[in-house]
Amino acid sequence: MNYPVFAVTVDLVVLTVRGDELCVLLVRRGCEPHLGEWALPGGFVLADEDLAAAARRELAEETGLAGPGGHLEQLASYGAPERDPRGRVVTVAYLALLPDLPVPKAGTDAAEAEWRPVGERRLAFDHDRILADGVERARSKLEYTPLATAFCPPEFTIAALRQVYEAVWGETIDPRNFHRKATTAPGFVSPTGDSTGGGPGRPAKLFRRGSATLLNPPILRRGGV
Amino acid sequence: MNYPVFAVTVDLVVLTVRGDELCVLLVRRGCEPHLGEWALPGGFVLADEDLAAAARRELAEETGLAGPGGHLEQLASYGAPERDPRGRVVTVAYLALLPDLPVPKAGTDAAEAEWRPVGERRLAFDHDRILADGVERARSKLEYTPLATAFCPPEFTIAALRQVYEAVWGETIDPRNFHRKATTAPGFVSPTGDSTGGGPGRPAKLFRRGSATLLNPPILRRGGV
DNA sequence: TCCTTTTCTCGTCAGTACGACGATAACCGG
DNA sequence: CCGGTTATCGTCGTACTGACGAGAAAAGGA
Repeated sequence: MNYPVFAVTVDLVVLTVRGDELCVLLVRRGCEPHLGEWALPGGFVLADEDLAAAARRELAEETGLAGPGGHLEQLASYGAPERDPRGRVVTVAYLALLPDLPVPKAGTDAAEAEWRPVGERRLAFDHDRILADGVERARSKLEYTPLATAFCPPEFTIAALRQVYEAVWGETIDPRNFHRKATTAPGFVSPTGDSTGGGPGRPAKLFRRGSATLLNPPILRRGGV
Repeated sequence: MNYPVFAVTVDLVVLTVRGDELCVLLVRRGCEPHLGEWALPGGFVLADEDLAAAARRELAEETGLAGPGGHLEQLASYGAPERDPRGRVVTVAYLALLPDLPVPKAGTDAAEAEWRPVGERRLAFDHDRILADGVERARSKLEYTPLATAFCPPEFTIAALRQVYEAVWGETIDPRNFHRKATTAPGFVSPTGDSTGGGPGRPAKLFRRGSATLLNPPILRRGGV
């Protein structure tokens, strides 16, 4: 049987929340094509490597391991004939959600790697589209899953969790209603017993992620879309 | 730059509702590997073809066109190194939802093509997993989108729409509550003015799909998962 | 010490949506 | 005309929601 040959890559949409902004990990390309332009991190799938394994490997290379609290899932595949001038390249995009790490180390092959607010830069290839799809997936998943905790360190306050929602959705949320919903949704968060201190205001109780995989009732954003 | 070469295929999870059962379009393989076994329809992506175009082409070849009311979306990609004995093959799975068509014509290269209730047969390759992912996607999408209308002909009754939900979810729904929710959700369905007749019981009003792309409020199944 | 500011946490209240189910409407075949 | 069947409308108690008031617990300054 005769069939066309392809190269297969994985590209990563790595998201985190820094302060009140949703940020994505970008690299400046160190080789052709699109040399010097900003793009999503990624690379070719090796000869004997599973797709998910390739994604985990690239994530480790770019960020120095997806520490505890991270999340990685397949996003979608993109294979338009003209998307890469080198030939037929199909890319399988993965979505990673991470807590705010110190700062990404410069990857092996990428000249620079930086957190950038989503939408700030135009990207090479079709990476703008891939990024948009990843952001939309993240926004949607926050409604129906406890995945917002993937953006938080192992112990966090309800206010920190709320700031994740506000950054990802780009809208403000009433702290009192959010506190009620987050603490009453079964399995979303569980209290550690400890509290924060040091800053102004009443100390906040600390929580860990719960055991639920689905949020019931969900936490819905205003617009619906 | 040196990189491994892959073959890329598209596989289709084509679902429909026949009577009270959710059915999937299966083909009996006419060539090696897995000759004679049942599998999802699919084929290689051509040299100058987009992924979505390949999926539409395969769908047209197997079913004779996705008529009005159909829906096609990318599902996920599967690329385990050992999933195809012929070598590295990455498949991009697509999910299609169609109204109950007469009967699929035997495809060009597939020996037979048949509607089979979901879960009735074991499939070749990793197609059991792909089918399970597609069914779960369909079940989930029925909650938050008006996609159930994709299983219906252009004009349908509320009862027919309810039978779609019951078949896909495998649970019974109260006809009175469903009628209220389906007719009050903005943009889900719009009345044509006509009615059915002929059978026993009170004639049912006919509806067309509405313009909404998202269902608000959603129509939730019991279990949540 | 006392007061103000800040932030977290708990309550209240009306509006909305839900599931369970009763009641009525409109057709069929006898 | 009458029972069987299916579609459609209405009712009721419960649960969840958003808007917002109020108290609790810290830091910091006078």
